[in-house]
Amino acid sequence: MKCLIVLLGPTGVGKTELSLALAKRYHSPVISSDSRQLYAPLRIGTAAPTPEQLQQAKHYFIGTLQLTDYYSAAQYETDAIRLIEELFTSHDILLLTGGSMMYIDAVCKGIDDIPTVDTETREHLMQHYQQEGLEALCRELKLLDPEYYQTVDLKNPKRVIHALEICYMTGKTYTSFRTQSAKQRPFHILKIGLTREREELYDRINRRVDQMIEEGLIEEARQVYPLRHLNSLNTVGYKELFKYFNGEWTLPFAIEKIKQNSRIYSRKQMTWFKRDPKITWFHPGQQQEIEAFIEKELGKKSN
RNA sequence: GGUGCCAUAGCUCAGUUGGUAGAGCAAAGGACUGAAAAUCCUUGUGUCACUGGUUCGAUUCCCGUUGGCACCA
Repeated sequence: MKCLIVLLGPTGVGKTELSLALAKRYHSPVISSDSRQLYAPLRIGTAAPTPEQLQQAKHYFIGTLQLTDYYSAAQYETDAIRLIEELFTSHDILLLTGGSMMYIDAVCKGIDDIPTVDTETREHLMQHYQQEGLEALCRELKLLDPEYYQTVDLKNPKRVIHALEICYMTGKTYTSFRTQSAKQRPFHILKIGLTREREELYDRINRRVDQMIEEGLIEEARQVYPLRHLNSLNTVGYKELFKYFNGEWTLPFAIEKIKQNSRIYSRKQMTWFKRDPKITWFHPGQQQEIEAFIEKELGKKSN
């Protein structure tokens, strides 16, 4: 039976290093599940694997996109599942690693089949939102999809806008596309979570940001500054430096903000992961325990 | 040394005509289905610097102490 090992955890916990060890042990490539390491120009600020690390194992979904490319969790689901099924023809065990919660869920549980919004509809709704405000959109949603109106976070513009986009484009309710059920995958999934004491994690995050600065993050950010309006650059480590470049913030303040936003992000990741009972948690130092656990589980599954 | 001002949440500060107090930021918790490192929601008890006095009652008024700032010597 085929098995996908999913190595997940908050930013800075130590996934990359352990993923290389596990990839070697199980003769698997590393399939990345990181929504920002996908972008080739964001190497330093996203703590993407170094060229040396990339040589130690075959990696997928690292640096494969340009900043202008449109991408989404649903697209990742399609790409990742296609790749995984292909790799399973020659492997029994595959390793997926990353911290983008939604991308991991896209592979493990799937995303409902909803049409991709075209640029015209998106621009139309954005204009609508800017001119008339969120409340007007909410009233409209109440008419077009009363069921979703009951459950959606009415204060979150992205959610309300997206539901309306689907209503406009398809003439059907957004609710009608939501099955709210997980897809069954034709392989086993073994979720391993990495975690650390919060103080230890925060300390690693802070030090890693200082290291990124030493490695040239400022120059990396400066090169992409002209494209700052792109969603791919609405990213911790870059958006703060952009405020330094345009004179809003001093450099030391921007660096503090990168640290702070990274810490907040790590907490958000933990909030998401905590509610998944299928994750078995380890400290990154427990490599032997992790391998023992994997082998025990693999044994169970082959019987 | 003298005079004046200040001392309230982790930080910056409001405020209480005397009835034990609240904003911003920080911090913490949560939501999450094609932008997800995104987007959004919730959460404020703190010897009101310390000692004594007046008062039914003091963080608030008064005396003193300590610390800070300013001005005068």
